[in-house]
Amino acid sequence: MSSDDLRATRLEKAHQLQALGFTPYAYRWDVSHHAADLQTKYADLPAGEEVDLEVSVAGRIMAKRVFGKLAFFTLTDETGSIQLYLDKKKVSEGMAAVDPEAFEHLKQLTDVGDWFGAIGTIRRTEKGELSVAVSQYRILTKSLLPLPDKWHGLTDVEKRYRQRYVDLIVNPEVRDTFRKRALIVAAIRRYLNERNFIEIETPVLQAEAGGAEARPFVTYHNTLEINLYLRIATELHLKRLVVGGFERVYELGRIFRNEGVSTRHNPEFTSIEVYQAYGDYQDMMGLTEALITTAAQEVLGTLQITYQGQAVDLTPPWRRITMHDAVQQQTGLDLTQYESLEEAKAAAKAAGIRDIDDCDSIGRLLNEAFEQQVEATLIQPTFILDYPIEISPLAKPHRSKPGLVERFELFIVGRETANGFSELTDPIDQRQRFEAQAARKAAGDEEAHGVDEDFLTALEYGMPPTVGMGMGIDRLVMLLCDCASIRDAIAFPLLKPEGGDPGS
RNA sequence: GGGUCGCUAGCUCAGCGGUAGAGCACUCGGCUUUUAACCGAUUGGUCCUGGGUUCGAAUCCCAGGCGACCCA
Repeated sequence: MSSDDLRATRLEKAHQLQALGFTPYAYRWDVSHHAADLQTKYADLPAGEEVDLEVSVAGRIMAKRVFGKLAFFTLTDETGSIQLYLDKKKVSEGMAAVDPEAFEHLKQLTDVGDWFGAIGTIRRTEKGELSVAVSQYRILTKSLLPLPDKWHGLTDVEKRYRQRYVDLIVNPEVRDTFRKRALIVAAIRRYLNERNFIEIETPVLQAEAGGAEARPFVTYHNTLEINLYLRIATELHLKRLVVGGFERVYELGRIFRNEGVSTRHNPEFTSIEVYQAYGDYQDMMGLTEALITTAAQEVLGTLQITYQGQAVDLTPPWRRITMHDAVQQQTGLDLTQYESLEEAKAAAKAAGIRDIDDCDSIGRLLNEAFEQQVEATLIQPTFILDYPIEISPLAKPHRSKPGLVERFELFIVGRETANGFSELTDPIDQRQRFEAQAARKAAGDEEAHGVDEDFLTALEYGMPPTVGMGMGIDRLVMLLCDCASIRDAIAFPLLKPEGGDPGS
């Protein structure tokens, strides 16, 4: 039967319900118990026994097994499933006053996918399935569209993302991921709030994007007649708040970067940035460790996790190693010993580092070597410390290592998971770094941004010594929920519209 | 941006130059202990789109769309 016919059949059933005096779109239902509660409460009820307690349940019909005068439905609510035991005699007696043909209508007018409410008593069937022996029922919402195959479910990835609601209906583990995501976010907020961090929301619409190297989305404000950018980071505004006197601030929210889509990138994603006055990057590594282990412990109940088949041990303290040492250990290349860029490049080439012709400093060369040779090997949680100043325009110079900054990045399963540094508080130095960026922007680098004069003004009023950290929430959720793709950690990932671009 | 693969019934898939198929779902009939219920019967298609080759295209070729994975 075609899709249209299937829908028409169900629509006709909805009309029949109306003709019988029942709305196919009910207003309410009193629920006394959820499926999981009942499964737990009556786990020890022996097969064939009944409990003299009336319960009321509601959920979506996920399976129908109908016999002549007996039917079994599988009812699923947010917590789990329970079987409905529908005996013609019991249903007919229970509903004699409202619908003498209630059992026939149950067989004829319900479909898999309908929302359904049932009142009855608890009994475990002779085959051992905990059930509600139903005396009264109501179709709460008639479903017009058929659900995917009950055995194979919905496997077409494109359809799963485009119609996430169907994915959620038929793939329970997807619901579990988003439930865990909510708990992870809540655990992080709770941990910070308990330590006197406060969350302050900063603008999404900005006249100048900044705080990261990324292409922004552009939008237009009609009455102001100006272009605005969607934020690519929360950094510069949160630091203004530190200037203003908030010693511990953070924001957990959506960031937008106008870049490609991949298993690790979605153009809108969720980040958290945390700023703590009077601390340095050593302090923030501890907080980063604490945030992730707290989330893991609270949501998963363990620090021993498995990501795509790899065992990962989150037990702190995590390994800490400088970028120079990490590169040297992996490749034998010691970039601290070279005076000239040319010598360093030759050594890097000899060590197998590719595509370095564009590197205009030893610092960028070091970063290239790290990304090519080291990053993917960092499976267990590892803090990489002391980054080149060239790639860290907002970080404070290292107190003892020239050319480096006091910065760390956290890597787990070969992926950057968090990034933090002692914040640059010297307004003169910050201006020079912005101007270097602005020069790159002028030269055509679309990921570089102009000088943020107002931020510099804020710094000139004085920012206390401060450490900051940013972390990608989606990637953390991927790690903790074992998602292969970021799209599995985002309820509604960005997809191209079907059938090409309607705007062209 | 490049490469590889995929797109056929509501869902999961087969068919790979000769009348478009199966299982599940749906519809009808039977059935009071099933849980992928079962038995019988029926129904269901823009084979992603557009061109081309051919007597004949779901199948071969070209272009495009969307997606997945890998690489940059």
